[in-house]
Amino acid sequence: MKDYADSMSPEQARLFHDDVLNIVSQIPRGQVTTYGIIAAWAGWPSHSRMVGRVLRYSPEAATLPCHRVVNKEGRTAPGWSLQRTLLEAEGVMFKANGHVDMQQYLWEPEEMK
DNA sequence: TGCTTGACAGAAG
DNA sequence: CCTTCTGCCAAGC
Repeated sequence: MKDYADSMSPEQARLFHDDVLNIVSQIPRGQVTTYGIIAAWAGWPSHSRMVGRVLRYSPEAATLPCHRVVNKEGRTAPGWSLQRTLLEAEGVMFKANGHVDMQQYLWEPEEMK
């Protein structure tokens, strides 16, 4: 009996990777979504951190609008100030505290259910 | 083989 | 509002 009930097999890791990229590619211009939402739709709700890992290390992610992915509080990725610039260029307004106004710009992939 | 490190989330101080 | 801690899980060293 394996003690890691929720870990991914190499096969599942590959599918998760593909799903993450697929979802990110569908985020509409001028909107944002979160790591947790992407992970949940990919089938692994507890792997939000893995989503960030894919976006940071996968060469494929560089061709996608990965700047439209922020954390649930609307904060941008640490050490990547350009992300805010890219979002503002699409019309996304930031609140005074430096966070994205999630109530206004959050997008969830309901259409692909 | 075992401890540390995150493009996270959520709660606590 | 900001920092820190815990839970999470794969990757690095």
